[in-house]
Amino acid sequence: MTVTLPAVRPPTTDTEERLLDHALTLFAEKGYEAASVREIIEATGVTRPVLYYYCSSKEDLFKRLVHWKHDEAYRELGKNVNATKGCANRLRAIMSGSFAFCATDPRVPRLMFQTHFGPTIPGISEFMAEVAKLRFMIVHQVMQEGLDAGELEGGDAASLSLIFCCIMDQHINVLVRMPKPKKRLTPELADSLVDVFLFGLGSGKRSRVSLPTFAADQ
Amino acid sequence: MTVTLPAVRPPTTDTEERLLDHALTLFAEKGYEAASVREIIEATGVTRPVLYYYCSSKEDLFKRLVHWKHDEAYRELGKNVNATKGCANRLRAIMSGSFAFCATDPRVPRLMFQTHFGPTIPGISEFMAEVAKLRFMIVHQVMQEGLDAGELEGGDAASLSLIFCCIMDQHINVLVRMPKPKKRLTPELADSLVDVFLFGLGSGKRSRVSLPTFAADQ
DNA sequence: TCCGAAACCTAACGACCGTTAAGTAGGTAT
DNA sequence: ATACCTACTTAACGGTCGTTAGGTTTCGGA
Repeated sequence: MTVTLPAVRPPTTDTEERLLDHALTLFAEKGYEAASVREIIEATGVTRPVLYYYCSSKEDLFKRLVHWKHDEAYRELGKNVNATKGCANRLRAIMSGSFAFCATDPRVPRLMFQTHFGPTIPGISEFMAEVAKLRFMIVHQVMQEGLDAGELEGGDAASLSLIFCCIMDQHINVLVRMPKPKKRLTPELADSLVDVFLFGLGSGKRSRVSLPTFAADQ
Repeated sequence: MTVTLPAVRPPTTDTEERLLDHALTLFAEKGYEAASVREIIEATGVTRPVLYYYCSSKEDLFKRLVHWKHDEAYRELGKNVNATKGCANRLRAIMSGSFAFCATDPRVPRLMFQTHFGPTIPGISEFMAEVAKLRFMIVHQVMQEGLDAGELEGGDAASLSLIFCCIMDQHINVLVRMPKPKKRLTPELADSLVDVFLFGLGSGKRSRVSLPTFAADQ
């Protein structure tokens, strides 16, 4: 599995990095629309044209920020997956790796998920969907390998990936909004959730699952 | 299982109902913040003070709208649950009932989920959390019955409910944003997803799942 | 026939938004 | 010395937002 991603110019000046960091804080707290340029530059302690000196617009500021933080997460995810063998172990690596990453700086998942799952924002939502697709494709590839190896059954790779991402992302999204997210996004929970994905929570005799085919269009 | 909910004054005038309906369309399309009062009254074909004649504010308009549509869904959900016996069947009733309701008017889940999962909006988010909790409690009660009856195992009712709602809500949230949601939110998919919840997607020998205890606070 | 409430209207209000024109201090290469 | 670039400043611009003051029409009941 190879991971390639266009590199984005990282912040050069100290001012620029502080600007991005405070933007992250405020975007994560109030969302893209509600966090105003004025608040961001005020928190940073600079004047408005400084922001426009480093970024061409509010949208550009946001995209650079997301790209920057996403690259970190994405590369780490690829590394974790490549370091393990077997579908179940790789799923565990994805889930617990994501949990760990999100626990270190909860602002990042707060920003990512609430922007992705929230109302459509022209220019931003398409960008978020593109970014999210990269992560989805990693899961998709692991699922396909699991199906090919006979470790998984019951549906196509797309359906399985969607279910897995529903459980993973929504747990992050919910738990990261609660107090002390670091105490909640534990490796133990991650592993248990993968177990649920694999084995379910019913106590009765196991019956065969058969998901309808996932139709990409129409 | 009893279902009680404070009744909300339904729209009286034809103008008021059209106002709420166009508000639903625009809120679902662009979100609470981005949908302006001007757009809503323009789509309805009235002037601005008419809106303030029926609602005390934009926030009041939104809450009345949500309360109105939620009551419909909530009552139908309770009815579906009461009409079935056994945990697995009740979960199927919840999932396929919710799918059916969302398929009839995709604007409703679009509005509900994107507002609930999106950025925090003062005055609105607390209200959405409260509304969502009502629905969660129905699932929670069914899970507790399933655990008590020995139909479920592997965790407490809260953890199980969260997993179930992650799968259900996020599937609705994702599929309802795609074209032709009515073709996607089928009873077949609903039943299959409950099967996944119960039995998992792994092909190997089943192992025992044990989720960490869900801590409500701290 | 008169009255008052319900259901609307026109026309503005002040606040905040993202953005930028125009100017300046300070270091550096020529 | 001077030309130049980077990193900033002050001070506005036009636009959209939610909201409302104040007036008009319509119409059923007394």
